[in-house]
Amino acid sequence: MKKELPKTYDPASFEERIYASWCADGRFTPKPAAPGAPHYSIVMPPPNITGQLHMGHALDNTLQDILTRYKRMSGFTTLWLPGTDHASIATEAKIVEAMRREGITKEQLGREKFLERAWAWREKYGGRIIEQLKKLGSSCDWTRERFTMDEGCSEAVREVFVRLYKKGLIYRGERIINWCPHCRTSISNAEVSYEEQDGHFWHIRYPFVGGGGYVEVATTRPETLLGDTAVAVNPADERYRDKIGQYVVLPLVGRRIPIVADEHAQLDKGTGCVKITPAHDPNDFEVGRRCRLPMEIVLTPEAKITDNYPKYAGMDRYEARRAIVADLEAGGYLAGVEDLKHDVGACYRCGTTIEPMVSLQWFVKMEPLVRPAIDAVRDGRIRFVPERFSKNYFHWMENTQDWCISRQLWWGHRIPAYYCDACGEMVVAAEAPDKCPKCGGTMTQDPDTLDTWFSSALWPFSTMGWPKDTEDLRTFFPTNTLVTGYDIITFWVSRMIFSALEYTGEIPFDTVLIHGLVRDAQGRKMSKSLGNGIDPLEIIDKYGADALRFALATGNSPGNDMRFSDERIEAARNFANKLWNAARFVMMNLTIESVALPPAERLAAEDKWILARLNETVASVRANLDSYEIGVALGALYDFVWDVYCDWYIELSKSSVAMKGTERSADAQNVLAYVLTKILVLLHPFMPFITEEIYLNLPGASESIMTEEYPTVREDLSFPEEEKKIARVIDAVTAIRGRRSEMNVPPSRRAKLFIVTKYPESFDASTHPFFERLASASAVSVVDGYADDGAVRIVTDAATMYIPLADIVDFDAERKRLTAELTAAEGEIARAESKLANENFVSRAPANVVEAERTKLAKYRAQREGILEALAALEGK
RNA sequence: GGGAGCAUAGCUCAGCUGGGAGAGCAUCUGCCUUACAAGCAGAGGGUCAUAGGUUCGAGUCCUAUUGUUCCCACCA
Repeated sequence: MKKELPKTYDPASFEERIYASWCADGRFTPKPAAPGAPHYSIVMPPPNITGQLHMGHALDNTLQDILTRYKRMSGFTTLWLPGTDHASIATEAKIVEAMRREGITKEQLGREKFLERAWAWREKYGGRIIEQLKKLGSSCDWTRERFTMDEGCSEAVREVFVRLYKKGLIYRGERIINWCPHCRTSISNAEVSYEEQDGHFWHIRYPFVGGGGYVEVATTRPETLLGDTAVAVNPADERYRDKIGQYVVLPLVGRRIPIVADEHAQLDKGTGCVKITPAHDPNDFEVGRRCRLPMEIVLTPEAKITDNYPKYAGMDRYEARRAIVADLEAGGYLAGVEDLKHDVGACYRCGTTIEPMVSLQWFVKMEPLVRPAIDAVRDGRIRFVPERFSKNYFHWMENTQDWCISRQLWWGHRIPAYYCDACGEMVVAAEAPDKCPKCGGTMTQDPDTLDTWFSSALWPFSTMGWPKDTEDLRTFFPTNTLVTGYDIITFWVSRMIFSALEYTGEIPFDTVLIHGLVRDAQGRKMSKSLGNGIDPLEIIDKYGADALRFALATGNSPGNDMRFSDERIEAARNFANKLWNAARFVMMNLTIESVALPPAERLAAEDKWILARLNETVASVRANLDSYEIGVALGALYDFVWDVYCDWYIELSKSSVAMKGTERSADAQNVLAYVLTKILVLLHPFMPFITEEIYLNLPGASESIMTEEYPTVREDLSFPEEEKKIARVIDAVTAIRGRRSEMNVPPSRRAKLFIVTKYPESFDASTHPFFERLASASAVSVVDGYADDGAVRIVTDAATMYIPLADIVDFDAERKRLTAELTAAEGEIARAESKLANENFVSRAPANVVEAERTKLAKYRAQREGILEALAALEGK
């Protein structure tokens, strides 16, 4: 039955095979839930179909897989639902770019043909990222994989649009929107990112009609002057009170425009006069409405000057800016130019500076949706981890404006609004009407599509079949945990929350686990332009998926960014290797056919010790996973595996294991294998492949580690006495090693060991092999006292030990060392004494803290006695 | 302009409800001790950014300051 693992850990040799077997056995598909059985669900933030797996996905999905596997092994009916996002603007931009290289434009191709290309693109690349996620070990239920533009999700989108429209929460209107001249579409406020740019502040004179001076205004965008339809002053501004209602002449254009009074103009800013361009500035738009000003559109969708201004027509906005500034200067209108740093909005997809423009678009009215969504977080039904991100959320929700949802793009969900070609009647309906209900004319669908995030907002329930009442919705919705980065809270998390509350009446998830960014080794954001991105697939090829997952999960706390470096991934790989070799050791010594824990009375002290330590680890791992401290949970496992199991238990067990054929040997083997199995199961959510591979080679394994139950604390395996005993032994061994190392005694030089102790039962004969094997002792005796002058004396809390190494003892060095130890001990005694002398401490600190301090004092006093004796023994040497 | 995070060993970071500072890497020393040199055993190294405060007790809580990163905001 004895199986052996290959000598070296080689993840490439088994990861793919194991993943295929999990899929073949349907292990990621939840079994139908037993009535009343607990369930757990996560929907995957859908990666874009244009995407390639990057470190952000790797982190996001590693965390989700850890939670999913943990819950699945803890007896929950568990669903992790995967899918992809059509990513309207990003995908369309890529296709347009590919076409540009072929010399074709969208318009030349036409909508139908373009969409054919887009679907072909999705066929070609949509599956790529899914395959990459599988390499990570993601235990998603692929039978439920969804796409934001598949039939079901599209139906949900139409349903929501029609419902909101009927409720008056979706409206169509002319507003100032952010226009991206490169993508040629409107974008929402959330899709604009502001960056500081060097610019200028131009001061321009607008002369009064009929002469008699001028008013001076200032602008960072002089080209918008063409669209000015007024100059505003504050109604309370004494300087201009008599000018209100008068007219000025718009330079270069010659148009007469009025001076109007509006609060928007501030008394203490500049001259107090503001040029008003209602068609190209959000504030001016509002002023225009209040003062009933006409709107003059100056720019085309390409951000070129319109034909209304022949002198500048066709010029790009920046070209026009230069020309206009030059003309203003030539005409004597320019009063001055200042340099200025200011924030300029840019399209978050392509980086092009956006242009505010008035436009007829569709909007979601946010105000009624926001309140319940804020309440859900405020009253704790939805919790952010870490909690501080709820502040971001509140702030954004409380200040959000209506959401512009129409896009002048072709790839996406087409807006379900239809206009009569004859009478212009509009119908909003999930199904296309065949004729106009008013005049019977033919209807044409709105050419625009919806913001990608409109469909993403429905993802937690559209993927489960909503608006139909499905089994999945009943079982798995609301979902439990949403795992995502902080960069996407406003785009996505907030919209899912108000959407779910509005359409389903439920929260979409109860916990939002926020993680940070994965940065490069220097702490820079990974980006294409910097070329500093680390490809997770290359890491998997070189180190294995388990090592990548470990590197991403360990030492990472919620909401914080992390750096990814060679050292980090190597440390992870080394840990996998350590586990691999520990398993090799256990297996090559195994003579038992199956693993069963011996009855407690047959267990040796070290067995009980490791079982008790295992219990502590189980408790810590579970508690930390339950509170989403994934990095801490994994840290506890790392320490247990490396420092406790490998460094101590395996070493302690060797003398027992070596007694081949005895009951003691078999018992020790059983404990070794039992604890190893628990380690594998505990580690499985973090490192699924290596744990499965080792597990399957253990005697008595089931067909997959995924069928094992996640360990729970076993109250029957608590052994405080043995824990203390082995802790004393470990303490003693460590002290001996330290002293020998300090004295440069090689391990090959063995020496007798004499132990004087108050705890003889802790140093009984069963522990003597430990000293022989681990502390280079040739023989061990527990004695009442020891008087050999030439021995090295080693003091621990529980014992004073003597090693006769007379020939190599340097008495001066020994005296020095003892004196230093004495000083340290006396310092500790003084510290503890003064603390205990403080009445406030004794009376106000908790009793156990005071008691602990007393114990320490006693310990250090005993230590001082030992040191003084040793020094006395050195007298005259 | 508003808000948030971070500042702990040479480097990268843990340190969860306040009770004598930890890990990995790096450095130094000694080991091929038959699971592992991707390893083993040791060692050095920290005024926990600064200044106040609360407390018997502060890396941990409060206030201010400095540095740094990020988010939000329509400021002509």
